[in-house]
Amino acid sequence: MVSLKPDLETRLAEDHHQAIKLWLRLLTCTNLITAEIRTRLREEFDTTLPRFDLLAQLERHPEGLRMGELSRRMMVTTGNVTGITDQLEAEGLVRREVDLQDRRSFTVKLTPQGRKVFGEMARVHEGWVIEFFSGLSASERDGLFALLGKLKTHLNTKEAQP
Amino acid sequence: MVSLKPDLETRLAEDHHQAIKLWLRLLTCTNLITAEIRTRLREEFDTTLPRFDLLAQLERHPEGLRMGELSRRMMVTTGNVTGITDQLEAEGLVRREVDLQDRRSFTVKLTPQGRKVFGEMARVHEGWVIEFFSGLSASERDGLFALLGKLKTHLNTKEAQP
DNA sequence: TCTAAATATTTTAAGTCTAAATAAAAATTA
DNA sequence: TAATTTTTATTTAGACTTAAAATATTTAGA
Repeated sequence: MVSLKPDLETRLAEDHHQAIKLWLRLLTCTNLITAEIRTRLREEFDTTLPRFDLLAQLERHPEGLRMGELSRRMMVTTGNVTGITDQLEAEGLVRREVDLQDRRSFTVKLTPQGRKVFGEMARVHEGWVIEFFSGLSASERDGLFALLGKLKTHLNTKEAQP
Repeated sequence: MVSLKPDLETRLAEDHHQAIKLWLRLLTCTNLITAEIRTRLREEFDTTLPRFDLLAQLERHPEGLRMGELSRRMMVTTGNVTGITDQLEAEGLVRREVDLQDRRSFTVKLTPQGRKVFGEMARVHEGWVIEFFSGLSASERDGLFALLGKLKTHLNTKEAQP
């Protein structure tokens, strides 16, 4: 006969398998969205996701950000930020300002042109994101937001105490 | 006085902003987990995430997979799969088998050594993933899994009809 | 059959990313 | 103060990634 309540060992194995399935599904959703954003940014604005991300960080911080802070917020290495900033500076969208307090540091800011160019991209980008999540109702989006918030907190507290 | 029910325009703007916040949180969670897995794979097994991913796909398909199928499942280009397969083949973990039906194709399979090496990594990796999601209760994980499933379905159906 | 179109993989060029090494400046400590 | 450590940014080497072009083979159509 088929048992309605699997024994503990089986149940555990299923939980384990379930965690992997959950992780793969999370990864798939993120990959599908980033791939689509990447393609559209290239086709419509001839730019890349890392460039867009850096501009987005600066838009949120008109006072400017240091390289290390950009690196933390973008979750990439500082070496990576150096390269992307070089490009955007060459394109005239951002500029490094010397920090009088600390001569090792720069403060990176949007140029007026950078603010203008990013503004248009951000408007369109927001429409894309709304479109991607439009398959969920508002309350489902709230639920997803809350669950991811709890997950994020757990991940960050774990990191603090390895 | 403060209105309890914002007008339609404000409400819409908030929804928009909320979609962006949801997307950034989804991206952050995925980035935190992949970064941690990447670090641990390097430290404990001296390997990389793409290599692990390719082996994982083959483990699930003992009959072997063609390059194009690996590419679709891993969500990367076929050119990319060529390079990773080259490495793993040089390390003796996978092998290309000629397809007698279609001489353009290869079937990629795990070697016995590849199966052995991956088995140990997969066991440890599963423990990591369980750890990452242990901040959520079983029912919360079920809820997250379901919401992501709905999101994934929406993303895939959209892709089909651009 | 012969040709054109489609398919499967590899190659190429350019860009992105990480980890580790380096250089310079600041902060700490002896 | 001088020496040491830490912080900040850059550089370097190597792996990964994509998009597009090239190659080889199969399939479909005239």
